[in-house]
Amino acid sequence: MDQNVSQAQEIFPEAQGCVLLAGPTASGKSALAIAIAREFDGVVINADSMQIYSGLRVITARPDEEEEAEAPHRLYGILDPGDYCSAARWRDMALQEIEHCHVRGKLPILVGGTGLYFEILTKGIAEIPPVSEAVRQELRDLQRREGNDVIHARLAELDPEMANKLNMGDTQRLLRALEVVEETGIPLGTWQKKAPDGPVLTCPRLWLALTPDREWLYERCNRRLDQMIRDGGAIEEVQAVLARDLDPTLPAMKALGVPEIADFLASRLSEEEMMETIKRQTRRYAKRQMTWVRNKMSEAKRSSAQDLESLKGDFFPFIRQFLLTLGK
RNA sequence: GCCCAGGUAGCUCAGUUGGUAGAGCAGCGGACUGAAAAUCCGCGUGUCGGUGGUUCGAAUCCGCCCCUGGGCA
Repeated sequence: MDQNVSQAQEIFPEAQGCVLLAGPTASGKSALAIAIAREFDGVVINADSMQIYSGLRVITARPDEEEEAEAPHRLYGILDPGDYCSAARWRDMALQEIEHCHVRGKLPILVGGTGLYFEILTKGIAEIPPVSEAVRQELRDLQRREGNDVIHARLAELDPEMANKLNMGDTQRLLRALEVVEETGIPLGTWQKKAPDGPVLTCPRLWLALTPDREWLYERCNRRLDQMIRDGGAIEEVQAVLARDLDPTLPAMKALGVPEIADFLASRLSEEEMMETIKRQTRRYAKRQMTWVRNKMSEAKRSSAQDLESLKGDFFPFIRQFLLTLGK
């Protein structure tokens, strides 16, 4: 891969850049990304942890066929819901797509709402040996049977520092910390203190972030869900995936709306309860995303514009300028 | 018009025999190092409908007024 990068730089001696577009769900990222791709000869690359899975197009608000036809799209719906992605796995795929773009002289536009993905792509992460599926599964089963106390107690023996640092309720991080010490014999904290040594984005980048007014955004989220359920076919789509009886702890099974629709189909929730719950979860998710943008993407150019034309007006000049500095 | 029952946080409501108020939900802030749409942490001052009174002290007792339900005419 590194070889390809240097090869690309030889063919195109001028610097190659990329656009990173972040923002909360339902803020209009996808439409803006397409507009950028059309104007600047770009390729839209998915940076969303859920839109990467196939079979859940509606509920994950993935661009539809019509939108995908307007510009090249990559990494959308490419993994089976029975599979699972990870930040590093996504990074590897994204870097490859970026490289492809550069070789062909296209502008890569990474768009999505998963802050961690952007973080690892741009800042890197310490390489940690992969944890075997057996260990992962065993610990996940243990957690389900015995709860966090047991996981925490076990972690306290092998990695007291991490055990002390993590909250008792933080299932996901407790499991991660434990699986790493068990697999490698080295505490997670030790790995993390190493300088990032994995592949990382090296080209010049332009950060763009959507920071819409919250009330407006919440209203949009609500309406979008109504639409997904009423005439988007979201229920049927989720039902089809549920029929495969996949492990409910898989990432795709935890996409916003999936657990709630499952509960509705099993008559554990009324339709109204389902709708209200999904809407609330979506609002909270959007809020977390805004926190991430606010506190971790300080270098991003921002816009709180509420329509595509205004967003273009706000961002296109920056993109032009950016491309100019790259010598294009 | 009369009789009840209510008017306390954005919403639903608690508030013991008077000591200037507290839960759930919503919401807000934050964290985030390989399943992140995940996972977790933190945050409750509001003219107690208004006004006058009793009292050292009123969300709490009394008077009047306003509003909302329900009932009777």
